[in-house]
Amino acid sequence: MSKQEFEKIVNHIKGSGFVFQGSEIYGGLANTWDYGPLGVELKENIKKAWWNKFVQSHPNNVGIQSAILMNPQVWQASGHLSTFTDPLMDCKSCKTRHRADKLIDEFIHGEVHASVMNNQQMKEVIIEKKIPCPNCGSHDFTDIRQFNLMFKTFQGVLEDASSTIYLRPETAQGMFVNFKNVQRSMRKKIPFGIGQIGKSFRNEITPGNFIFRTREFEQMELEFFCKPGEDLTWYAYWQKFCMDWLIALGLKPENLRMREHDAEELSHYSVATSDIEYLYPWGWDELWGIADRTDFDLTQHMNHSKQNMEYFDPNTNEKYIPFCVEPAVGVERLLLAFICDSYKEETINENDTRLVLALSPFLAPVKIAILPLSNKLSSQANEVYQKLAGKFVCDYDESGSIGKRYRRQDAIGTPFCITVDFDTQNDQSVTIRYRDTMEQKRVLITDIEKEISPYLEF
RNA sequence: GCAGGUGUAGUUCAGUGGUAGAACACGACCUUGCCAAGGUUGAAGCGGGGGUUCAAUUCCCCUCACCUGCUCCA
Repeated sequence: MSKQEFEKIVNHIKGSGFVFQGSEIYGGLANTWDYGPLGVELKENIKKAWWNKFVQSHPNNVGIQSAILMNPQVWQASGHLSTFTDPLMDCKSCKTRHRADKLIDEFIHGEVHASVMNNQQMKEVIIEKKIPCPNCGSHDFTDIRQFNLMFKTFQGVLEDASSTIYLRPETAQGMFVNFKNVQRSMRKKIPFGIGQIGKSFRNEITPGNFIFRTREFEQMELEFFCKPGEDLTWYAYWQKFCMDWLIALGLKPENLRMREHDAEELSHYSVATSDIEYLYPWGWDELWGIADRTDFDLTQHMNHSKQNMEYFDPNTNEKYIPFCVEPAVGVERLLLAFICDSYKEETINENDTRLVLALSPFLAPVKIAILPLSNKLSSQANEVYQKLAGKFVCDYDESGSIGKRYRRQDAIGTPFCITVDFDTQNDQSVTIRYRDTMEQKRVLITDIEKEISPYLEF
């Protein structure tokens, strides 16, 4: 897909009520996006589909919703405080970026330790000892900036160090800290999983690619706990499970691939990670991360909290800390994949094209558009609308020619258009027009629900 | 955060140191009766702030946002 085509898609979804620039009337706020009437429906449908498949209908799994704000010790234990906070400075001469603490430790070898210094002290040492840029040898650094991937804020009225808390950078820790609560209260036996949908926040250096990478984003994460040694079996299970689900929801298999991480790309908590990648307009990029997090998180929390995180296996009388396999996907980038995958411009004839979002009917933000064939039929069409609006997300449109109204609905992915015509009064029937085939079918008003429901099942 | 680029109606583009134009889209009315018809008409814009100037959308500075890289990740 070309850059121009991607711009067309972005324009289309900005212009048609899916996504707006955040805080737009104030000139925007970098990289924030608001979801409009259609966008929020699509997003909710994606989340419903995930929850249905990964939590509701999966025999091993249950769901939770944990707080975004957590005790800071959680991030101490998880490693996010130490690995997500770096003192960074740039070399003004060659534009490379360096970690001040690494520079000092590598240059001075044990004489002093950067780990006990603050930024000011580190800067002084770098100047005093004339530590050069490892890349170009010059001595022209910017000030040290604490680069923290976690958003920091304060709880309570006092803004001091003791009230500092963080917005969670992943939802996963909510599952780990509640592992015992969930296991006990739901009497779950290993293997079982805990799923959660919720917002996470990362102060990314470089967000971008429209809604693909943002600092505020929504995750759908499953932490699946299993017996040590069985983790790689479940790892493979979830890889396939996720991939199958994407294809069932309509993503084209040729636009999806599985990529295993190399040893050096692995996160601090993982021994095996793979990405399901999607062929975005700018190239293959990560959609879904599936990680074997081992017993790292539960062990860390056990050590930091002094709470026992062991599981007693009643079948074998063994005690162990479960291993965890985590499939984690971002809602917004999944939404973007669905839109890119379903966007098409069809040629009807020489001078006529139609823009279609061929979304799975389950995902489509609007299910049914009610269109009176003539504006003399408004009241009858409104009756039909009232009957259906409580059951399905419906749109009502009587402006413009019937052909134009069909095209408007095609462009936002509405799978069914219902026209009320001059025979409706007599035969109590309407015409259903299908988005994908443009075929039409006459059905009784009382049969509409029966007719379209099979398409909306997931 | 750094480097480079871009900012004119909703969108795509014109244009000028002297009151801003088109097409498509949108609203209303008329017409029309199943796939972007037509007519009349209407609303709508120089990203924001400052400077130079009698006068700035145009020239200069700052800022904000977007795009492309570096980095990172769902």
